[in-house]
Amino acid sequence: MSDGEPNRFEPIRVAAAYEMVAEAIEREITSGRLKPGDEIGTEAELVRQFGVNRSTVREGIRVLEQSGLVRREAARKLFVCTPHYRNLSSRMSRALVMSEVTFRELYETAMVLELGAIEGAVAKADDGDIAALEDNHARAEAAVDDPVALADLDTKFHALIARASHNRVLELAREPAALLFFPTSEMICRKVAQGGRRMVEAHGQLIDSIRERDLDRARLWMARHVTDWKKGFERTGRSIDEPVERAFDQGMIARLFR
Amino acid sequence: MSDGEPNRFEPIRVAAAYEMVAEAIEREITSGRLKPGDEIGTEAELVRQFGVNRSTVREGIRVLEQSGLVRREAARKLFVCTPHYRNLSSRMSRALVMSEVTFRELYETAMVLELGAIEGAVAKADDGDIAALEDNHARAEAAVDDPVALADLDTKFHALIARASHNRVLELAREPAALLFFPTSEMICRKVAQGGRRMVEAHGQLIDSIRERDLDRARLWMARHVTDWKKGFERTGRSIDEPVERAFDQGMIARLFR
DNA sequence: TCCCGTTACTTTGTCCGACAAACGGGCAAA
DNA sequence: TTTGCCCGTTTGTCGGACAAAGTAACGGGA
Repeated sequence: MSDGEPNRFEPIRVAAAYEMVAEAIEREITSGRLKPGDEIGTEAELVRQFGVNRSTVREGIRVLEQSGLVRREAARKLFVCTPHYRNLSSRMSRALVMSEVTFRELYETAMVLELGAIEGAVAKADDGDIAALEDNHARAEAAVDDPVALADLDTKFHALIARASHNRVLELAREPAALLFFPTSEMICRKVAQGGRRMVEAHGQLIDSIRERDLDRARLWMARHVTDWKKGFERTGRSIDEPVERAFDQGMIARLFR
Repeated sequence: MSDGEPNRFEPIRVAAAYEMVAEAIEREITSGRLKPGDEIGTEAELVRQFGVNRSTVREGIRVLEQSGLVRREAARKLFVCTPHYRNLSSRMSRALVMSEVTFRELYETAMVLELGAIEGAVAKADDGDIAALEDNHARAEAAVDDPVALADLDTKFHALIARASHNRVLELAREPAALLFFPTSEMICRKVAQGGRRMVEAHGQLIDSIRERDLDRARLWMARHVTDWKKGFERTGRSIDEPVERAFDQGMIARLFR
């Protein structure tokens, strides 16, 4: 069954009409001729311009809507919008789960990205960022014995750190992993005594480090914080080399979807 | 117009039928009841099961197809598949461009991620990974005066480094930024004499470091390599704080789409 | 003149029925 | 074994239709 001969020809790919509709509109957007906020016509308008059936236009629109380039506000006109990460991130997370990545992969990546984020935060955090972090920290101190609330606050804490780096690329890069990584804190806080206390302590140290622009201290505490996660995880009896399985994700992803 | 009173009710969200179709199938997949490779019925079959019109089913399918959960092979039956990153990554890149992120953001993030990747590669690269890197390096040496080919090889080199880390989460995290970052090497090689030579030299040093499992040397050269990009970029006369604009991306993204 | 409710029009979401093109598979001829 | 043909299935596209929900215009009352 092995084909000894190399393929001489590419498979011919005929584009469906609805794909061409989507691509045509997409080109207008990525080229800048249509800018976020601009209106695209109504479906009837597009039917007229493209000369295809409304069903065809609608399928094309679904594609664009799905990639976040186009939105429909309250059953009204279509307009261009800048796709925001969060939709894309959760899809990325799902792709990771389905690829059966392991907790170790998550852990290693989180270490790299969270260190990067804290570094940026130390360099660039402004008063507003610090205030938001302090607010989060205060709530976490109040919820130190509530694993569910604490895991949620931890997730948000790290998102705030990333936000404080004022680097949207970094913010985006860490999100798919973060979506899977931090929610597991709940499980850890539940099983490990003092887990919550250590977490809150680390958060406090990190905020102080940012306030004092002390990069070394910040890196130290972030590394410690992420390592704590790993130790805690191992103490729950699960192997760090097992895949993040669907069952786990099912609840998580569902919760993440609002 | 400020609403002093807190919202008593959530806005009621009526889900369209095609959305419910998509969500129903999606739930089956994320819950694991439908696994990659499994077949979903034909459109007619779904029409029967959901009791909606075929147009509605088709719109729902477009949504799933777009998120990469479902594929249609050569005008035949629908089946579940694990969404692979590359489609998602390019959409992420587009989101970044449209958010008008700056080259500085790209640079800082690339520094973090590429250092993470080389660290993983030093720890985990196997003979196959090293062979692939050497092959890439050999070609780069041959193309040292061809900016287009060199930029392409540089992009691939870093993807191979990430691959060698055997960490799919990290591989995914770096891709959206990498898609925008490395192609600019072309511009740099074109403008900066010796730019290509330094790049190829760095690649060689990195491969050696991996082979000898010398983490410090690897980090040193990667940092130098990425810093070189920044210096080269500044020497082209553009500001690193200007946004990655559409015009630039237009050609790039187009080239990335196959 | 300004406010507000009613009315008429527009647009979307869904449905129905239809047809050409492409595919898969079976079968016969070369 | 290869080639050509037939036939049922499935997708892509089409035209037309209608209810619901939005928008805009209109007209009456203060």
